[in-house]
Amino acid sequence: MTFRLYDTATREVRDFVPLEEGKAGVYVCGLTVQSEPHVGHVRSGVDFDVLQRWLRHLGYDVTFIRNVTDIDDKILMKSADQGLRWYELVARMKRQLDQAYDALNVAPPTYEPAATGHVPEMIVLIQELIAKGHAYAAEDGSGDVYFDVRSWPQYGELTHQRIDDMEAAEDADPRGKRDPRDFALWKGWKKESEPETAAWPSPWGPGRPGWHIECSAMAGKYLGPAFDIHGGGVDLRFPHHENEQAQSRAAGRPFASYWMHNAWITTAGEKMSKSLGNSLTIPAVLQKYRGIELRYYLVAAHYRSHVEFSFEALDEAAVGFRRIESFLERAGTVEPGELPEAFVAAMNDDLGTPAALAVLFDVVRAGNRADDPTPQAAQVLAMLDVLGLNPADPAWGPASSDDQRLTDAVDVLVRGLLEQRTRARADKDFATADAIRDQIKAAGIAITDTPDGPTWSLEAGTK
RNA sequence: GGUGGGUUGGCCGAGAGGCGAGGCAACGGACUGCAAAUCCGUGUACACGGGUUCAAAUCCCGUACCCACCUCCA
Repeated sequence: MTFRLYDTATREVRDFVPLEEGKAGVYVCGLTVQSEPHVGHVRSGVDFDVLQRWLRHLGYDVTFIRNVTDIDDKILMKSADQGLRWYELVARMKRQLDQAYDALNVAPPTYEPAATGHVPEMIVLIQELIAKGHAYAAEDGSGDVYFDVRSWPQYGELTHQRIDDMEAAEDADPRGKRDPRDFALWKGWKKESEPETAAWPSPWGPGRPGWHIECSAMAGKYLGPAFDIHGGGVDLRFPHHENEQAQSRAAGRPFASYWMHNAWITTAGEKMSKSLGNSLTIPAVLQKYRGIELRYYLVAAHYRSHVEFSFEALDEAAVGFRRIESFLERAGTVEPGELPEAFVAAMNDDLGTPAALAVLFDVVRAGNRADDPTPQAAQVLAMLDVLGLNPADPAWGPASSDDQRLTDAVDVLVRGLLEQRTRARADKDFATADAIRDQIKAAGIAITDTPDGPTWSLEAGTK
């Protein structure tokens, strides 16, 4: 059984055949650190984290590179608006992004290169392109360097578009461009409006990188001229990925063998970056939901499916995940075991997480039915590990000492009440027993009577 | 104008020609003092109109609506 995945470039599910046996090189476009991360942003992080985990499970030696764009127009604009130095905004938002990834158990990439750290590599690549006749320095003295799309007949191959069918951006300043669709490899420093710290020396004068060149340069540096998988959000297909591929191939680098794109999360039918967004930033959502619940919600949809975000759906997901957790609690301490075949088949089929979860729930049911749930629990843990959803994973963070003391304190109080309730039940004073249970429930704690006596746990959904 | 994607039961969400994925909710039953949890059972879903086929949610043609991208975007 081989791993198959959907390749956006060929528009079909294909067997994954790595360039080098046993190894997988993956490059994913990370974020531009210019605002607080929201649910949509982390979907990409979670989806490609599942890819990374699955490749590792399959035994590949994975090199996973996820970049950070830390200089661009938007960063300069927003930092100016907020009265911050641009790199100050970048540092703040990067910290938030890291916290969001940690909260969702997104494993760190092998390396996380930043654009500003790779200007020399970009300059080399641009020089190669100029030498080969695929790029030119603008003749208007702006210091810009453009990629010449007309010089590259395959331009448009990734997204199956012809140059003549493309609309030239209305807002694109035609300045020194030969064709309006030519895109910037290097942007000359605009003395009047841009800080000096946002300019780097180059053969074409001080300036900063164009958006696309960083990914080509960094992918080349860490993964080589040819590598296996390139990923990112669907919106990046064009122009970003098209341009990355064009400039890399025009420079003689074969670039990615497979292209993977995750779909959107929308709210009220709109992409998140367009809508309100405030209530959907990761810190805001984590006020009400645990990271593991949000991750479960994201993993429950296929990565290529559009998700319409709602708190109602997130509530449901949290309740569903609770079913898995309560099964594990009942099963006690168990070591992860083998993955069921059906689960492996689902994951091998283009990371079919929904089908994989269906298998997981089937095993949970079997375990609930069994006298000894240990074998099922072992399988469930193995599946959860692959999906990054094992509640016992230390990555979810050990309870802080304050949390632990609080839990211990609640335990003492609830146990006291449960003893009273047990006594009342023994006396057949059910009115008192039920009143105690209601009181505990009102505090958001669920009571479960078991043959070994009552136990308590937090109710699902809200923290 | 060009290029993609979508519309599935009360809700979420898979599937891609033939046994009704799975979850949530609901209802009935078992268990329980009653609940909860758990288990068993209950559904004649695939936007609309045509067509192909022994058989269509799935393929073809057409229609409607929605979304994304076309140089800021996960």
